Amino acid sequence: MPATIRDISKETGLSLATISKYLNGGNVLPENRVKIEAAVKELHYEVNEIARSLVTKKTRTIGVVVYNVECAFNGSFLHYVNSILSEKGYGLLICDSSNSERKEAENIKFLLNKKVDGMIVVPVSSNADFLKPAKHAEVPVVLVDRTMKNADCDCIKIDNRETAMNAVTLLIKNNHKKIAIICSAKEYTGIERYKGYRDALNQAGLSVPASYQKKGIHAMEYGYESMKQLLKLKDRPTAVFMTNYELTLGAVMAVNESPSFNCPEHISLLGFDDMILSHVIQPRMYMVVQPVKEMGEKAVEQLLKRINGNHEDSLEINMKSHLKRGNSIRSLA
Amino acid sequence: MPATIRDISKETGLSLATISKYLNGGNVLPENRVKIEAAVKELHYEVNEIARSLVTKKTRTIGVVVYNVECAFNGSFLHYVNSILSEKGYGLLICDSSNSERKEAENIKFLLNKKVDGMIVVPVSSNADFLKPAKHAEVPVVLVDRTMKNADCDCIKIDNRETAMNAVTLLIKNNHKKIAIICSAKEYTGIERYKGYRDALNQAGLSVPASYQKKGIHAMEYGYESMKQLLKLKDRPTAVFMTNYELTLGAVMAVNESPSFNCPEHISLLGFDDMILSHVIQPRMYMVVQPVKEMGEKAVEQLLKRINGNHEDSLEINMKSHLKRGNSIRSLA
DNA sequence: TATTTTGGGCGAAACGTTTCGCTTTCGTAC
DNA sequence: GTACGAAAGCGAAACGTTTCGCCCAAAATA
Repeated sequence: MPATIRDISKETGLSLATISKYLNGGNVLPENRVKIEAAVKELHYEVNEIARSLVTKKTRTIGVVVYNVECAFNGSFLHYVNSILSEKGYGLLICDSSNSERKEAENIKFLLNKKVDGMIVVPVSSNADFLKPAKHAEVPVVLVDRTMKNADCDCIKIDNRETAMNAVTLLIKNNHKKIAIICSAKEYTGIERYKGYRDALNQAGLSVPASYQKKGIHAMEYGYESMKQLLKLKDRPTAVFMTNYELTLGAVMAVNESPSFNCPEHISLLGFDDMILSHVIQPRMYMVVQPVKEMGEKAVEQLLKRINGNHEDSLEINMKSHLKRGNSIRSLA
Repeated sequence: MPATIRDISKETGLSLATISKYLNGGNVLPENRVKIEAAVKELHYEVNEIARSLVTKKTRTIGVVVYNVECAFNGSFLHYVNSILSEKGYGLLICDSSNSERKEAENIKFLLNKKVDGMIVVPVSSNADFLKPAKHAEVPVVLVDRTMKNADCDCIKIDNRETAMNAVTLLIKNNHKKIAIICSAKEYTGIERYKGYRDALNQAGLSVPASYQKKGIHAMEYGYESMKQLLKLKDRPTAVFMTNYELTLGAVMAVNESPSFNCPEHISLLGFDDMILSHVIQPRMYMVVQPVKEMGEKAVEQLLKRINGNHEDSLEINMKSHLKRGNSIRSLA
């Protein structure tokens, strides 16, 4: 039903090759150019991207796989990636792995089937096997936020261990000695951030009692429960470090629900990721802030380089994060 | 480089037609079936969806256009739509209109170019002209959350006017007489919800002073500023109704920042849309809750019907919303 | 045994582009 | 006036499927 290049050819008397050349930016005689444009307008011609893709083997579509769209980090990240790519005329095929390695592997295959030109993956798996099909099909992949041992592809992230260490050091500088952590221990970032916490305490010669270490899953509920437990301890921590956005929310919620404990009078809090929520919750949180927008930009930049044929060695790019001041940390003595 | 159906044909000695038939669920002789499966496995054959789409004119891809991915309603909605569609083997091409009518119209064209099988649109525009290209290309569209006069397509939404009216009536029942509203007046839902507010007050014989009516844009900042202004009024309202999630957040933030006013002692609050935030903010908000998940399911169901050839008259489906109890409303005397 | 039915198989065309390599045209320089 | 080169045009093949209509053999029926 829609007009094809063949209709334009009939209308103008020019060959397919000439029309195609012009439509792709080639030169034609001025009179022919006028003819083509007129025909295009009259017939409402639009190039059929499917047919084009079949021969060029490019779809101008990027696949994005995130471990969980509901997590705020991903939502924000998607927003930036989308705005950059749509400006460049790329479409975005978005897949949610729902924290499942199986689903993640399926997503990769699905996107390959859809013939995406490249993929940006915020992964679940800690083993790079699921990326093999992409490797095999020579579709470039950029990992974001998390990486893994045998991953042979670019990765854009922050130095999680160092960042966490700096964060906890802030608590130590405020004379806190009893510092707890609530983290996810199921994936890369959680584990790295935990290491940073441990490093900071070790370096300061502080002890790390097991009851202060809440290692669980990446979920608000876990943050909530863990904080409840910490508050119940006889020897309560004076400060708690939460290593992602959802854990932070859950923990704050638990504190707010406990009338006998206030932040920062009774307990100091240090959170992670500065999404909109932090503007409405009381107290205003002290937070580790990741440069989400810049990470998105960098990921796109790197991916487009690869798509355009750059085959240099894989890069691991560490972005700078910073601490955002708030009033959730009390300075002791 | 990847194997094609032609390779399978060579390997098995069967014709293209036979292979294709089998791959699409047709019957072949048992021996041939074995041959084909063996060849598929050996050559790692995967059907090329692009080539298939070119001839079938189906891409098994759905376009989703939202007015702003950053708004919580959309994020949540996308999550549900994605999970249903991915289960059915559909891909999701997501576009953000950034609250711009121009961008929205571009998005529609972009998706048509990508030959999506159908679209789900949470629109910006209040005029249906931007949908014409889709109509013309006979690509089905389902609107969500908002509709418009001349829109000749299915729409899944709540009855915004009635919902708002019920909500405000709750305040009235609690003996509030000075009730303010903070709403967006730029788009369909905001306007409808405003009407519901007005209806409820009129019906109760209460006055609606201009200074109590904050009609602005859909943004947290506007909610924040408006609430600040309301609190400054000499004749302060005793209750405020906010008509969407972002406005609610902003308003709560403003109240929380004002040490001389507490909720619900000094001011009662009634919000809209129950996203994760409401769990962490104090006080626990009384909220109008939209059935986001059900709306997503219904939208997909309706769209798939249309894609599969149902051409009945357009439907406008109103889903049921409900009030979620909280402690942000004080009962006066 | 002769005739019909059934069902699997096949060849070829079609989907709407791009692209390769060849031909034509035209202007310029000698 | 001839030769040459650049620029533009063109025909045809290719991309990897699906599908239409026909053929044929085997099974079922008479």
